[in-house]
Amino acid sequence: MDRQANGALVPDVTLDRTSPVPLYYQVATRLQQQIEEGDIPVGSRLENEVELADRLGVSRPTMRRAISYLVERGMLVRKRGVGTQVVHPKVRRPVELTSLYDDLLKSGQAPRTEIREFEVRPAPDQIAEALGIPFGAEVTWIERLRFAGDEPLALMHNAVPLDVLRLHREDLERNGLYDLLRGAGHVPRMANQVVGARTASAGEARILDEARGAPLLTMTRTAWDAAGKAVEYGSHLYRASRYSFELNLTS
Amino acid sequence: MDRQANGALVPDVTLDRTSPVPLYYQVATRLQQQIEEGDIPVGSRLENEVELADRLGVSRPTMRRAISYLVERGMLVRKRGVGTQVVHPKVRRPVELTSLYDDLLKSGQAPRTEIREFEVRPAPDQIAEALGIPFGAEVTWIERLRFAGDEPLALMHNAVPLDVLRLHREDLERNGLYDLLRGAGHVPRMANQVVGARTASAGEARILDEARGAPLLTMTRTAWDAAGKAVEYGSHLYRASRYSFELNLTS
DNA sequence: GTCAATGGTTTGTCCTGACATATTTTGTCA
DNA sequence: TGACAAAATATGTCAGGACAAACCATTGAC
Repeated sequence: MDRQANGALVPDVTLDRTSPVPLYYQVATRLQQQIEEGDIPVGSRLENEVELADRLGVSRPTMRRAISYLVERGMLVRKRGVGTQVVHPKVRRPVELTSLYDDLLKSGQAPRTEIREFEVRPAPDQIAEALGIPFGAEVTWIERLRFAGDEPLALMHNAVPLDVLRLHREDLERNGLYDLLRGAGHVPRMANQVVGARTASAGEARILDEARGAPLLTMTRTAWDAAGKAVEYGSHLYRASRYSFELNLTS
Repeated sequence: MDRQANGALVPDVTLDRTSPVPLYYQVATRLQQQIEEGDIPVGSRLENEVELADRLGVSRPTMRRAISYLVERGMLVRKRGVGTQVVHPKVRRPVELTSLYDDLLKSGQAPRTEIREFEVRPAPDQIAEALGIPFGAEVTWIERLRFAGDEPLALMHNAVPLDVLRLHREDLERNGLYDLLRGAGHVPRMANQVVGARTASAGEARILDEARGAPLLTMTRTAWDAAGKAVEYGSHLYRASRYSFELNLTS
């Protein structure tokens, strides 16, 4: 906008054509940086595609692909006949598939996990159905208690089919379940979650250090990998006083 | 796969080049139909892009765009050097931005809404901040009680900035809030939600026909339109015994 | 018999060029 | 001055070609 038309002020051409990183992605990353650093102010219109492509020395399809990438991520809005605008940076990330372990790591709290149960056994019918495996097929069944600092936060039950991953107790003590799944090549890509609430039973209350009847958040989830294979079933209980789900949605 | 190599069995070439509907979209829709009707079985590999493009009489970029569209929707998976596969139809839809009203309509229950409060007033500071409007700016403030059949289901509080939509009580009695927003051209596109749980106070319990101390699901949300303008703030209470959130996530 | 090289298949990236369409601005005429 | 028409500007769509990179299976050597 307020730049010279001759393009003299463009020293930051950091595109590397020998790099294995796709050009369109390099362009998109560069644009994203400029937006996040306020170089391109929120609400302002970008230069048009053709000029941008010219200035960066890429073709228009490549430029369009970079812009499309940011449009999909909710960072830019395009209007035909008008131009491309930077939207409010408040909502950026779409819903991500993460685990509680990841969430805690991100927020800087040290997660600790106590494994209370660990066995291979036939899956209960309800879980077998959720996983889409034959009734009676064997799964690794886990009960874990997760702490944030010294306080218990969640009581988690998981079932992992044996042909997906042969779990070991010591791995689970060091890593989150999702890390292990990813490491085994079964990257969770889709999941169906149901979030509800109920009150704690006496046993649950004791384990979670809550009063009996305290409100708990419940979450049951089935996760699939890219090929559509079910990789995990989970049924978790969270202390409502210490935890809530945050979701960023895009339509 | 089991089709003749000469391509004799392709009577359904229904592409219309004079139509204003983009070619790639026509191709994608056609593919989607064939997948949903089982014409192209789940798990099977598609023909390669070049052949498909040839057979349909479109260029490879157009074919790729059609396939990409379905990949983004989670219907297909591409692997370089391997091919394109139809994924399990169980998880298809990404997270959608809906309201409780829509949810109830879909599940076939008749929703009814009782408006308990309706006024224009300055936004409380916390809500003004969530909406990104100046402190003290006026909003339409609503308290509604939603029923499924005869039973109360949720107690909902909403705030809508005046410059987004001038609400009328009678509109709200007939339509969901999101329909009204969409009708006014402020299509909600992004939202940030926090889902938690707590126990009902005496007053809330009375309104929702629950016992005091019953578990409630809480949800607070801010929604923005495509331009990044905040269009709605909501703080809702659901009876945990009657309602839960279902989410489909994709990474 | 096992492991490494090789070649074919398929998707991924990038280019040039052209035309279509929506929107806003400008210009002209009544 | 007002309304309508034309032009300028921007994104949207589509074609055709070229090369790169990943994957798989087969072949070959040890």
